[in-house]
Amino acid sequence: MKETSATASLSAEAYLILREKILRGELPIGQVVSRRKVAVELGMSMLPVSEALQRLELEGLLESRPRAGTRVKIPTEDEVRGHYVVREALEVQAAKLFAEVATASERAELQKLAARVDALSTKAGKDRFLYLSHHEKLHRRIAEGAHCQPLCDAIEKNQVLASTWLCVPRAKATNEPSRRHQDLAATLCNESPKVAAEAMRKHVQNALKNTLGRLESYFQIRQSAQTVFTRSSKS
Amino acid sequence: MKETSATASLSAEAYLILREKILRGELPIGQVVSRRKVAVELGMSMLPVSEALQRLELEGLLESRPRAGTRVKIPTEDEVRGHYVVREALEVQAAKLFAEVATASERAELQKLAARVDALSTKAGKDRFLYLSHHEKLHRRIAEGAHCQPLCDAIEKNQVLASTWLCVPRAKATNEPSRRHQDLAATLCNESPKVAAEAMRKHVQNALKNTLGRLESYFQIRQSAQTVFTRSSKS
DNA sequence: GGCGAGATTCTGATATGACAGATTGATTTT
DNA sequence: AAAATCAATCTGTCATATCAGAATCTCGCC
Repeated sequence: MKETSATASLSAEAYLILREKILRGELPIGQVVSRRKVAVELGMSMLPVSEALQRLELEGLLESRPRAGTRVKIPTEDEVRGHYVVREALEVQAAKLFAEVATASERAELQKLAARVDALSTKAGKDRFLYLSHHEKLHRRIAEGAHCQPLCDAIEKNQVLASTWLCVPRAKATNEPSRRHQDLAATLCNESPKVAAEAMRKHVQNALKNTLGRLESYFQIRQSAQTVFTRSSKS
Repeated sequence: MKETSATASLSAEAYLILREKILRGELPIGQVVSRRKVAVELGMSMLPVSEALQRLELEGLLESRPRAGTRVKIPTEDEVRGHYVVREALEVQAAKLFAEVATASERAELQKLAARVDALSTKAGKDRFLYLSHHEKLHRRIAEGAHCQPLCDAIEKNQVLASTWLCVPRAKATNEPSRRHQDLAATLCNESPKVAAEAMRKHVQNALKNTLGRLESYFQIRQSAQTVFTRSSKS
């Protein structure tokens, strides 16, 4: 195992490592994860691991039943839709504030980043994670441009939840307009707050459709019998 | 000690009890809370208490330094302002959805509840907590009327954070229009989603001013020296 | 009287081990 | 062969004890 940089607490270290694994898709949706095995892998006691898992569960990345097991959360369709309602609320607010108070350099960087995201978007395939991390950074920059830390935090937590879903490949390829993010960025930088807000709203609602298509298969699985999960496929 | 209803886990029980105490103002802002003492009080080990405190800290109700201590969080002015930015985003979204999809009975109950809240608002004084809990219920009903569970959850978490702040009495009494909530409710029930959203936006921005006035004294304290907290006044 | 070094007593963090509930799979029964 | 049963094994939960860091207190020094 690799010695990662010493963190303040073992619990925090375990949290960061596991979170990263989930975000990168190394632990896919539905993957069962055992406290003991993780503890052995990370070379620490079960207790800090337990705290880390509890935290990840509170954030919505994991789900567990008291003495049965823990797994990477399998979302419901309603949960996904609801998630995007919250996301719309937060990101529209961020877009509005960005259009109001972002500095010139922040606007410039946003447009540059948007161009890169769109570029990565076209050649979909191997670089999925690279695209995702740039896309995430784009939205983070918008939040930062709003100059409101709590809003940033809320948006980031929200994004983290969704990133599990975005790791699953989609069945049928849909070719969307490839200037989506550049157009959005331009609107946020040059138009009035109200116009910026509406542009972001459209963007998020579009993202919802994309995600729903991606997760179609999981929704059907859930319906059948997986409400209670088994202990197959250990980590 | 009273035997509260048996919860799934001791950790969850401790969480609920402590959260309730903080919400009711029994543990005021800045109150130091020791894991050991709480463990003795609740008749359980330090571990479930520890998990509960960690959870409360993640939710923003407590703050702690690694091996120094834990206390009920003392907010920064920026944090309060930022909190209300997030709140505005969420509640405006809820108001819009409420105006779109709330049922007739939900609308009726909302207006009734709003009248009660305004009534409790005028005779400010002893019934502070009663008013607060009704006010909280009002906003919860709006969120429920939007028929979106994740949005409800987000708003409730948000409210919980603020309820610590609302427990502190304000220095100078300000007499506001006493039909605030009734007017708001009427707008949500009878006007278009856009109008409803703007009404809610105004309402939240007004609430921000109220809260800022309430917390003035704490902001000054924080400036002086309390960035690092001492161990005075144990629980 | 003010002030600093060290002992003391607090804090939260972690390891270890035992426990109870849930799942699993082999065994027995129908 | 299919279904019920029970032991083995997994799970998360929790108690106890110990550890290391931080705050406080005390006592000697200036």
